[in-house]
Order: sequence, then structure tokens, then C-alpha cells
Amino acid sequence: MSATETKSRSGPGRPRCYDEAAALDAALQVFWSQGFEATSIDDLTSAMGISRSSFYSAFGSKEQVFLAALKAYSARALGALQDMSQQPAGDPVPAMLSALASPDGGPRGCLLVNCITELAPHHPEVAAVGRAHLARIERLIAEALSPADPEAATDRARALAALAIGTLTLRKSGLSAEAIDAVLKQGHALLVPPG
Amino acid sequence: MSATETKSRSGPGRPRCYDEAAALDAALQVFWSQGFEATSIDDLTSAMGISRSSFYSAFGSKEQVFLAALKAYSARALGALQDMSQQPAGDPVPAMLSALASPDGGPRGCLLVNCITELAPHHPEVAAVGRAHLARIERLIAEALSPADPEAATDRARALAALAIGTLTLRKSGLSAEAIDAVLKQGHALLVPPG
DNA sequence: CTAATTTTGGACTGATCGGTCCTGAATTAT
DNA sequence: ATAATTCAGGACCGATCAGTCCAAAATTAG
Repeated sequence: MSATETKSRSGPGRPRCYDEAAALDAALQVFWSQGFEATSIDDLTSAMGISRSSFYSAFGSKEQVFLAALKAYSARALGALQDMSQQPAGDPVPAMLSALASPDGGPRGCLLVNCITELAPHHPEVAAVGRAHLARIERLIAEALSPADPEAATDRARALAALAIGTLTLRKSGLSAEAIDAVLKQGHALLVPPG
Repeated sequence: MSATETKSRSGPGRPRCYDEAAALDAALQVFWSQGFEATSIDDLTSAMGISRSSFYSAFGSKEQVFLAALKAYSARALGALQDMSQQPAGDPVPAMLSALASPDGGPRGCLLVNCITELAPHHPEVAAVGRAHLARIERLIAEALSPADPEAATDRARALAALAIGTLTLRKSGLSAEAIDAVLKQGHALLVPPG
């Protein structure tokens, strides 16, 4: 049973007085703002609006709620990216790169990139989630670059992903949004096969 | 008085029985491996081989030793990069990008990028160190790209820096070193002015 | 109604956190 | 030697950590 699905309720008993998905999203926001290590259970429970016992009963532990939030974020972000990639109008790649470079989190950057940086070397499951997420992103970009033969565009797609991800660090260090856009525009040189 | 310079010794008193620079470097390695929040004072003192009181006497606090280590790392990395940029043989830019993408820390990536990601949004001084570091990197790349007019190469230099920095995330998520090299090679499209 | 069941708030636990302090050892100046 | 000074080890501090537990409230089935 994953932490995101409530155990089946049929018999008697007091019903839950909070929305589990909303609580998970609140936890996600806290992890996004503060990172994993800097976030305490009190930070989480107060943001989620539930008590400590409800927290442990519904989500198991700090690590489990974190992984659940991370997976929810990944699914949401990948969904949005896939929607973009299927937009019939114009070239989807610049829009996708722009979304990667400023995933609405403002200076918080991308939750998954933050967590890969902070935890992946010591946390195999975070590394696995991050690996799958990035692989999917690369694939979506490659398909947008070269629908007929995405495999051929793998390296270019990876380079574009790296470019967009790299701008997150520039942004956190204070570079303006306009300068970030200018950097992303440089990626146009990678949009077409060399030659 | 900065934490890296010992107060002047003249009168009597027991001399220090450890090397301050070596101790600072040991602290740097721990922060590099574990990040700031996940590192405890005990982690630091045992790696540095000194006692708690010596630690506080010489370095002030966890935050101060961290900033000192960060600045030492920045100076060292920028020095190495500048040396590369002045190598007369061949094109220095690919070597610089390669150094940025695998700063000998293996899967630990780049200490400064890690710290910007973890702390910059909440820690102005870390953000300032990171901003200065990245600005210097951009400048070195721009000068290597266009010695006559580095300003004109700013955006391309930033894009190359972002590309190299982005590969650090790919590496942490498990991408092989060979794949990273292939990604960096894609940056060649940005080596020359468009047109 | 009563009995059964589940959630709730918050008290509680042992461990660990960053940081201070005190005592004794080591060293130098006289 | 003796006095002065600095260092090192580790006990100690209040605060906070992640996680447990329990009694009371809430709800439903019968």
C-alpha cells in the first residue's frame, strides 16, 4: 500500500478530517523551500495542518512522505512537459526548456534537481527517482527534436536538458530572469543536427 | 581577522598541535560529501582531528568554518581554471568545461554548486560567494572564447557554463562519465559565434 | 442506546544538535 | 624553578530532533 492511497474504509470509526492529497502537496512545498535535511516534522505537520500522530499514521515517516512528495512532483512535472511536447503549435522545445529552467518554483528551482543534488549520492531511491525523471525528460526532448528517430537526438536532447538544468544554479545565485532567457536562447544552436 | 589566519603569536603559550589549513581542508571534504545541514560538529571535529574546543577557538562556528571552506574551495577552483585558460596549447575551453563537469569530486559534484542549490535562497553570503564564483567562471570562459572582446561572448560563455553545471546533476543521477563527455561535446556548437 | 473502531492532540522518549565552560596539560618568558 | 599564557579533552547546557504512545473525542454499526 503506497502512502498516497488511503486504506479502504468500510467499518465504523472516525473519518479523516483532512485531505490527504492536499496535505501531501503542503509537505511538498515545504521540502521544496527548505530541502530534506533542513525540514523538521514540526515544519511539516504545521504546514500540512495535521497533528503528529495523524502524520505518522498516514505517511509513515519523514522519509516516506518525502519520497511520496517527490514522486508526485515528478509525475506532475513530467505530465506538464508531455502536454507541451504535444502542442501542435510551433516548436515545443523552447517552451519545454523554459519550463525546465523556471518550474514555477521561482528561486526554489526544481524540487527534483534540488533533491538529486542534496541526496542522490547517499540515497539510492532518490537517485532512482531522479534518474527516471531525467531520462523521461531527455526522451521527451529527443522526440520533439526528431520525431522520426528520437534515438539519434539523444545527445543533443541531453545537452539541452543539461543547459536548462544548469540555468537553475545561475538563477539561484542571483542571475536575472532575462539573463536566463538569453542563455536558453543560446541553446538554439543545438536545436538542429550539426552540419 | 579571518578564520584562515592565525592570530599573531609572540608571548608564551602552548603552540597549536595541528595544521589549520589541513584542518580546514578536512572540513571542506566533509561538507563536500554531506552538505551543510547533514554535517554535525562531531563529523567535522573527528575528520579534522581536533577537539571541540579547538574547533570553536580556531574557527568560531559551524557556519564560519563552512564559509571559510567554501571560499578556499572557490579560490582553488578558480585558480585551476585560470591556469587552464592560459595554457598556450590548443583550445582551453573544452578542458575548462571538462574540469567544471567533473571537479575531481566524483559523484560529489562541485561543492559550490551543491551549496548554492542547498543554501543560496536562504543564505545571502553563500549566494554572494556563489555569484562571484560563477561570474568569474563566465568571465574566464568568455575571455577564452573571444580574447579581443570578451563582453561579446558573455551569453555564449554563460550557456557553456550552464551546460557544464547541468551535467553535474546528470552525473549525480547516475549518468556515466562517457555520456557526460558526449554531452559536453555538444557544446562545441556554442564555441563559435552564430552565423 | 451501546459497542466497536478510528482519528485526534499532545505528552513523552532517548538521541543528537550547536555551542559553552572548566580543568589540566603543554609550552614559553623570565 | 616559577609565572604567565595558550591549548586540548570532554563534561555539560538548553534546544531540537525523529518517532512513540495513550487517553479522549468522533463517528458508525447494530
